[in-house]
Amino acid sequence: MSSTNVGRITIHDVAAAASVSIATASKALNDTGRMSVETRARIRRVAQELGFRPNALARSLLSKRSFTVGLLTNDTYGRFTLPVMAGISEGLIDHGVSVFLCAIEDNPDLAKLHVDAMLDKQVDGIIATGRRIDKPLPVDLSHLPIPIVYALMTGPADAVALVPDDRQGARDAVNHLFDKGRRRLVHVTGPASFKVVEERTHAFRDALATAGMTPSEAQILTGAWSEQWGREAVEKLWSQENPPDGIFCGNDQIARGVIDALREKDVGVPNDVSVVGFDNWEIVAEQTRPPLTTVDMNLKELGRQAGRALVRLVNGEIVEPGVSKLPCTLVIRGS
Amino acid sequence: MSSTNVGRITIHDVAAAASVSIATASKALNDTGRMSVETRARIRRVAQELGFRPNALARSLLSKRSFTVGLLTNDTYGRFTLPVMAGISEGLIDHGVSVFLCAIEDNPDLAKLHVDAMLDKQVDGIIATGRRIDKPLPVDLSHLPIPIVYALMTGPADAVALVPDDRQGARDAVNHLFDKGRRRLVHVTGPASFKVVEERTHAFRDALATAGMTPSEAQILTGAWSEQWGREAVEKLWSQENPPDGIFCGNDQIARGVIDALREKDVGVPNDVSVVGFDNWEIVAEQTRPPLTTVDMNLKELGRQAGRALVRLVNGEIVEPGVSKLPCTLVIRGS
DNA sequence: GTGAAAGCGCTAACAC
DNA sequence: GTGTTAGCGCTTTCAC
Repeated sequence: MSSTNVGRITIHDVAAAASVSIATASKALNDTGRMSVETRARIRRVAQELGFRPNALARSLLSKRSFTVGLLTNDTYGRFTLPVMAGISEGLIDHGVSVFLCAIEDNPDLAKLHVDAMLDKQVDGIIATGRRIDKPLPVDLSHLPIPIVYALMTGPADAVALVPDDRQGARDAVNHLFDKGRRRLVHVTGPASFKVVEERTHAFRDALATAGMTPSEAQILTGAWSEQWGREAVEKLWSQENPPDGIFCGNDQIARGVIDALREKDVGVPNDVSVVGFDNWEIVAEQTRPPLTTVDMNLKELGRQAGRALVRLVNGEIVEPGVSKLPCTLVIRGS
Repeated sequence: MSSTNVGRITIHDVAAAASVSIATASKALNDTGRMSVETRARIRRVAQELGFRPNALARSLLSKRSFTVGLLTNDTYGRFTLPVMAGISEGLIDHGVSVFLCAIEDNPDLAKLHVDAMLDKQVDGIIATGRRIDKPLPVDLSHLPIPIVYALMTGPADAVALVPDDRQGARDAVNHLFDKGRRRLVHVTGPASFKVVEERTHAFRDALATAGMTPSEAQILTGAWSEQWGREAVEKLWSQENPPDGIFCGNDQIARGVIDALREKDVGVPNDVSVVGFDNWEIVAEQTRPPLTTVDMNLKELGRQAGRALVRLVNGEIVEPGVSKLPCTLVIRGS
């Protein structure tokens, strides 16, 4: 008979109501031990009627498993990480695992505060994610006593990390332009300092070479991740002779700028020029005129897999360390 | 001497290392009880050296406080809720409170799963938030044994809810147009079924009436929350005689469509027509040409306050029930 | 088959 | 001043 506990039904209440000991009640509810089928059924029925729900804290204290993981992110804007987060949450709740959200900006102190709070709360593992694949979080997670998975981000060499396969995505984009009969291709992308820019650019060159062309540096324009840069790039390209007939953009915002600028120049998309973006950021890609053909990184699925990988690590199963690249999908719209 | 526990330092280890009982160790670390200053200092030093961190689960089991709250959201896209979430997380970590992220889509079963998981994990309270202020989550939270706060959403009449002050925001927007000397105003907004549309429209009418004008229904155009609708609305307005010189849009996407359409018509913004949006969704508002003047709902602050309100409720303090409206801010850019 | 007892890591009466 | 004891809600030997 729980004396101090106001309201909440405990296993004591169930045991009392079923006139058995708490040990028996526990066994009945967990399908362990041996007892008559009737007793088991009766205890379960009583528990059900009372609306008994076991206290996960007490359980965790004993089992050393909290069925809780932490999600560290420095992406307040959430454009990339939100789908990842949703995927993680979805993929884990089925395993009874809950996710602590830790928004740490780029503040090392805040990060430490969150990590300590999570460790105190005995999380089983941590997923690290962030705005940029090539920029680490402002906190070192490599010596923690629990497993870590990096999602949309790479960690130390021997860590488990999941990222989109940028090269494959970019290759698909370029091949799509080839399929459309485009031969004079350019790549308009973001700042060269970004890892993803390097990857996508590499794949662009590669695809051209594979098609028997000799890619020139003039075909690669780096700038900001903005619509404005997309518009400027078009100005530049159309002020030269022999403008391109296919443009592969480093993200959807650049692509939007490109498409807007082309329309203002009365260059037809997709009649005269085909444009492909990257990110499949629906709010942008569906609102361009025409709607944008672009590469989807399948971030929700990435999140789901990150969650699953973490659960496997927590269970002591072996997960191949290193960076796993998850396939991207080309979403074909009207551009 | 923790025998089964691998690695983690417990209070037993600290007590042993300091040659005191665990009770004394506990008191020293929590600054309770009486003991010599030296003993206290010594125990603390030992704990520090050992890197002792108390197990929050064990603590919660006893104190009935988990310093954990749940955050329920049906907004996977996160445009509105992500800043709210970040604010909540920020506002709570200072109190040592962690946040469980529960992405429930619009799925009642998933919602129930999450709510049950949170209750099992003994969350101290729940914050409910979502895509739409006037659409409840697919789960009833009103009979839970823990406090609930609704953020960016209204719950039952006697619940604590925080929402932006849409009317004040809209009023500020209209008054800004008046200040710019605009007198022929229209309001282009989203579907009439949305509560926010009703509120903003109401404020629009009100502000006109206050300025001595008689608002007509022709000045209010409802449609979709899209750029395309913004463009269509301009077509409509400019096909009639006497087009407006000031347009207050129900959100930033509509405003973007309006501005694009006006530019394509060679109508100058802000020279001939002033445009004001709503949301201050930076990715849209900063990329329009010219950059968009718009209403910011201060969602991060709303999240922070929601977190604080929940903590007060958990502490048993009185929080005035009902819907609190938090002020919006007009962000003046170039339109 | 069922139950008594010990213990997860910690705090709080109450002794001494 | 410090330690002993009980107990938060639960699981798990090990007796009976």
